[in-house]
Amino acid sequence: MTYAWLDLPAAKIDEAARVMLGWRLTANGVVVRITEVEAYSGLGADPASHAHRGRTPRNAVMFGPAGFLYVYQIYGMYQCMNIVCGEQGVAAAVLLRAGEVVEGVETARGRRPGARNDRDLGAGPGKLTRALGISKADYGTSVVDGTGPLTITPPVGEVGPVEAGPRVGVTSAHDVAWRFWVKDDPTVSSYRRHAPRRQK
DNA sequence: TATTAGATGGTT
DNA sequence: ACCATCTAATAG
Repeated sequence: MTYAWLDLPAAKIDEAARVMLGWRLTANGVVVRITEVEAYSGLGADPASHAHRGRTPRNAVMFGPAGFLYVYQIYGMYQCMNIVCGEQGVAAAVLLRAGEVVEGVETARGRRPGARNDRDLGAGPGKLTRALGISKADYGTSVVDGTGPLTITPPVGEVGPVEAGPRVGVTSAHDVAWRFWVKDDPTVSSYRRHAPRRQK
């Protein structure tokens, strides 16, 4: 199998993210079609990257070869997942932000009891990670060689039009449109805190 | 539908 | 003291 995004250099991390839309993630009995992603370059020009300040125990996997999983905990209670991209030694990665559950809906519902409907099962990075049953225990596993719980496979059919915009939740680098999503897809996360909130 | 605050813990 | 977030509660 060829992975269009796997061999792209970190300098093209935005393209890697864009072409990852429509791919399918299989993990722990659930299959998800990716509908929203964000690129993080790690080239030093991206202050929003977790690797911007250099290598630490948390971000170490991002400095390795492409195709591995970077999982981190956020706000104390949620986890988000990235797929490492770019050449070895450069910490580029793509954050998986949302997807549509296409198989294993019952299993996903069981993991996401708070979901209001099936569109909401994976409509956000924390939600998606939870629906797939991925946790920090899966940090550093491969998504391309079948040895880990997460496997990624090419799109089925047409992906459809793609839109781009600023990344969500980052307080810097609002100038780059490195968030990509499938146009008009109902499973794209509705979270839109682009502008800083007013102070009390 | 839109907006807001609270939860909660690793990382720097 | 931050956060690549989510949910429940509130107001309209």
